[in-house]
Amino acid sequence: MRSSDLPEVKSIHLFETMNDDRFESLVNAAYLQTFPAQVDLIHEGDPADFLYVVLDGCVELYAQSNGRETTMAMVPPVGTFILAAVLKDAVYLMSARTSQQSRILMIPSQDIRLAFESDPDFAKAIIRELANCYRAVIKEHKSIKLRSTVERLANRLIRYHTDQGSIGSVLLPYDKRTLASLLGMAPENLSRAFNTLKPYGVKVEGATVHLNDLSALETLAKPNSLIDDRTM
Amino acid sequence: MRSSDLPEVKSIHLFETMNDDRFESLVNAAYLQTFPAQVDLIHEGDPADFLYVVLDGCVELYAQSNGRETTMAMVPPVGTFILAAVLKDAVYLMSARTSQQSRILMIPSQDIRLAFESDPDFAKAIIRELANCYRAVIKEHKSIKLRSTVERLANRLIRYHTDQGSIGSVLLPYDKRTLASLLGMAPENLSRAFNTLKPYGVKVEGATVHLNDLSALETLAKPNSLIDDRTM
DNA sequence: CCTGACGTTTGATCGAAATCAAACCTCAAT
DNA sequence: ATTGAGGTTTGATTTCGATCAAACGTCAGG
Repeated sequence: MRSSDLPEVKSIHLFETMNDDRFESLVNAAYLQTFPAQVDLIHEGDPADFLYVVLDGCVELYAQSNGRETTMAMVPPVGTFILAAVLKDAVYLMSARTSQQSRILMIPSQDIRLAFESDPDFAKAIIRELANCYRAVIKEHKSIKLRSTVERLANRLIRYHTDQGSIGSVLLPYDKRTLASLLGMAPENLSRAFNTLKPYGVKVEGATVHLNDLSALETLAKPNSLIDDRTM
Repeated sequence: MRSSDLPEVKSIHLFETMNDDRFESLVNAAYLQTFPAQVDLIHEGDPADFLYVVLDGCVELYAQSNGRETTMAMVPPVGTFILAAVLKDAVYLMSARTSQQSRILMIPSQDIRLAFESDPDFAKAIIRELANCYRAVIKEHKSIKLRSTVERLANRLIRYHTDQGSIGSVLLPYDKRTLASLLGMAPENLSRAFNTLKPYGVKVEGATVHLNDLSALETLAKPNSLIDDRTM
């Protein structure tokens, strides 16, 4: 990998407290590769051979059962995925595909396990990361069990709005089909949910969504920090 | 706490690799208490002051938003809950109440954090435990996004059947209202889901459910180890 | 500029699950 | 035995979201 990428990877929470030498040997054993969009990286049920780090692009985690499919999460740069399977030396519970052209770092899972066995600081970082991942899924699960489709969309828009600097409009980070699946609804219903939000100042223009009456939208969405706030 | 309880607590995956002295000082600082049924132990949003260990009885984890409420998980003996909040020194994302009379060990979260900072073996055990919790929630999330209510019930019955020794019948571990909430449906619909399963050999007798045609039930349920198998 | 593919939207309909309401058990307390 | 409370079931109805089908937009490639 390019040495210019090193600081970027090192800046991930997971690695930043790691001893420099150890970090370098970990990364030296890793593979860096650029994939086109819509390439399957891993498939659920396969043994966890690598920990993945998204350096550029975006990766979709999804799951299948019974002929149905659903998007579980989107991983933007710089994020890791499938950490739990790697640590447990178990099979993946989710599949992953690139949603755009993506630069991906693949670290052999054996190296990860060796590193956390021998480096207490790395173990602590893993604990922090895992606890965050756990709480993120809990929040997703609460969202789907406690909210209607329209409420889930409204809160998601508010989240993106905050993420993107509260400028009164939002650029949807992925296509609507994927967003629908992530929110647990059919694409047709996402479209209808947007219509339902029209009276609350939500105006869709392609991938741009204008939020012209945030307080009305919040009244409907009833955002809840214990579901929507990803910093806690 | 009674010294007779020590081995029981020590047998939890989380503690079994821990140095004995350290374990004893951890437990000495803890509180052991017996609560009647339906007592609220913690409430979502509160700071995580304790890690909880269920020694006897059973605890329901639940969440609320917007006037709605849902059961997130049931914690039987000997299990812990709210580990992630404790590690992060964050607020609880879920509330907890006893579902029967329960004996609960409460370990101050500061002691837990000190222990994992200074004991690499304990840190490793925490990683294992957290990874398991994470994967358990992922499975729940897959279940609710990929399956209908009837399928969720069918698979849950098969799981309990296996847990209880595959004797042709199942004793529901909690009341049907709670089971319904755990499975993400209204109590009325749980009752109807049982009726739907009647042609597949499912016969309800109070809290006992007879599974008279397991292969038919499995044909309908289409169990998937990546959702239903809790050992992986 | 045209074409066709693909994502999105709209309309119509269907089906699953929620809700409302009432009846019905079960069982503990009197 | 009787009462009453809480859990469960059944029935009727409504609502939400899924599905099916077709139209529409957008945009890259010819």
